[in-house]
Amino acid sequence: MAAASIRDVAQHAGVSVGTVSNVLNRPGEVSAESISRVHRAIEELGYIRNDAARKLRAGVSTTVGFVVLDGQNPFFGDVVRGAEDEASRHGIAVLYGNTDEDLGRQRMYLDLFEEQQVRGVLISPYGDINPRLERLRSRGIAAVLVDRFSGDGRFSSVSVDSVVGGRMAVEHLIETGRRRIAFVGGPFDVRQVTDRLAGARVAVENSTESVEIEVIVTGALTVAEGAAAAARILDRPRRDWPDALFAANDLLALGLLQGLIVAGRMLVPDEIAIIGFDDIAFAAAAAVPLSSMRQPSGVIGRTALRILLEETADPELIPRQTVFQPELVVRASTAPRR
Amino acid sequence: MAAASIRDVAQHAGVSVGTVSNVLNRPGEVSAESISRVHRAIEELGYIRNDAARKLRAGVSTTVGFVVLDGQNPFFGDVVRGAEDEASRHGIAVLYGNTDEDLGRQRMYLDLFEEQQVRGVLISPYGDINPRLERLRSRGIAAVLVDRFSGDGRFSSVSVDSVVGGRMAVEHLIETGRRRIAFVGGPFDVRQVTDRLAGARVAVENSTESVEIEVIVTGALTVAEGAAAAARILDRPRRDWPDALFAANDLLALGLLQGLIVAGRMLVPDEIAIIGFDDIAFAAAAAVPLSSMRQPSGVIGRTALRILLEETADPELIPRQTVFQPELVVRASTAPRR
DNA sequence: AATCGTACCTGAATCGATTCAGTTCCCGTC
DNA sequence: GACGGGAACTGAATCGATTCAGGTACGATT
Repeated sequence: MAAASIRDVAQHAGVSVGTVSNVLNRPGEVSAESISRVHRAIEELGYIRNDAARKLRAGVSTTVGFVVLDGQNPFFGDVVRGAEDEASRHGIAVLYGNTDEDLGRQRMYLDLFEEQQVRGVLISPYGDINPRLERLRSRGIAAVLVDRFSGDGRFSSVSVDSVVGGRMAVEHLIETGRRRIAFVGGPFDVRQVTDRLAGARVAVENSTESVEIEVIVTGALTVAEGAAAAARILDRPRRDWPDALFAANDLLALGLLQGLIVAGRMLVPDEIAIIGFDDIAFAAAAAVPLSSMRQPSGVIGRTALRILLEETADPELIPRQTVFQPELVVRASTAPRR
Repeated sequence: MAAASIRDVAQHAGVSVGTVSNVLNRPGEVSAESISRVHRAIEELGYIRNDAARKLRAGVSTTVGFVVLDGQNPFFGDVVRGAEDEASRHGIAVLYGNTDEDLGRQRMYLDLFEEQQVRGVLISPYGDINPRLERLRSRGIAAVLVDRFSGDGRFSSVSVDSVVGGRMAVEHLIETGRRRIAFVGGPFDVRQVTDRLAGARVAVENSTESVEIEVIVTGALTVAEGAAAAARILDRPRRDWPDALFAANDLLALGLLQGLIVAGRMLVPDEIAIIGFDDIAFAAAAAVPLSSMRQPSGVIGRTALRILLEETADPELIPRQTVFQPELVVRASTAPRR
């Protein structure tokens, strides 16, 4: 049984194909009689519109692409869910692509999405992506940057102020009595990492206390790298330990936490405080509930998708930068020393 | 600048459109000369194939849909990543849809995917989905069930043996000296929940010890529901507490763990042991590292996608059921009482 | 009664890649 | 040199939904 086409529906309903199309796309211009006949025919034949033909002729698309930096990270999972949730409201599907910070994969997905003529692209970018996005734009495909501020304002973006977040995190550590702070994060070509570090430095410089800050570099923002970094810290003579760690994200922070259980003894928070970034769902359920900088992940996804749809509706819109403020969530991992 | 079409490429390269198409799709039938001319033209014009036209005429699609039961759960995140990873190898994109155990959304996504004429559908189904999948099949869209055994063998499936997993989990609890076991899970229209409970019961019945098992029902498989269930347990008089909990998944288990910290005192594992299911990445990093039944999540996704592609290549293939065995991962949360 | 306007409908042209029947050209064979 | 066969190429027909110029019917207006 071949799938029913619009011609079959027209015949079945006793109208022309043009009328069927009008029922589907501008019901205002069709008589009530025709509408109901067509709907009945659609029902009876189990007709489903062929999106390829529709896209080909009308150029409209019911798909948006989302290129994600790190699918392993629940933070991005939450962002995707937010976007997908909003998309489903508009009958739009989300094409999902994970780059794992790999330029080749990023390029591949953008090609794929261009081939698909998606309505638009959400992207948490890696490296310099502007030329590629400009090209997409010249083909009528809008793009919104997610979790990354668009420095030159050429594209809309939805992000969280990582510099402020970094500052707030370290201010909190200082307020709770910490003086030897280590920032744990890397690689430094991820913008969020450098921003959070910059914020941390601001907090240290602004402080009236005498506070030291060092940087412990990791190869990735993962639990495993966090645990490895913890091992490196414990290798030092005790007097060289920092008394607080600010991790560039919660995955690192959880890894650090895991690594700071020494011979059954939990060093957190009495010896060493830890604060993470993102406030993923598992931060609260950690060995020692983890203080973190909360990002409104679902809202970020929804907002990005909404802006994308607005821009595709009106390509003349001026790009706008939406910046959310992170929120400090204090839990046990940064309790003051007893 | 309108996007270049195959006609522009043909003109630019001085060949016919048919030849360009052949270069792209069956380069074996074209002379080396033509191939290089066409490739140069493609390069110079920045030509990208119009997938809509391609799909319309040839019926081939470079997209598969993945309908996920619970996007919040990192387990599914890992499965999606596995599938996406395999898909990217074949130049295929994954359309992602989250149902949150909602029949309406499930239907919406299947409609959307049918409209898109995806190459095939991966689905972790909710409720009775067979009729809908049969219809997709009659339209040439294959489907593979993920994380759910296809009882009647009408579709291929990739799953983990939840009954065996449930049995192994509870056998482990019994072996480590537990006798009053509670299964925590729900709702019961999720197949995995009933299977895991069934396995648990088998373990109890087979045991030579005198073991009791009770069922604590939750409304969802989430951290919050786990914490709530823990609160209900602690409300009972102490002598009525179970001495071990088998949670239907790790999210519940993490919630239970969180809830079983009473006035700073950790009841796990000395008073109450906990074992979860899925072995998500955060199980190991929990307050008390969580024992769990590991599912090979990435492999499940990859395998499902590979089977889907094989089936779309040869629709006559007989559906096959791939069942992985879960693996017991013992951590601190089920250590024997001291 | 003629004219106009409005509401509704029709059906052919169109989008761009693929496909396939048909053409051209060249080489080998008898 | 006539013929067959294969390699390479051409270009029109095709997929199905949308669009739009044109057509019909009917009531209102003069």
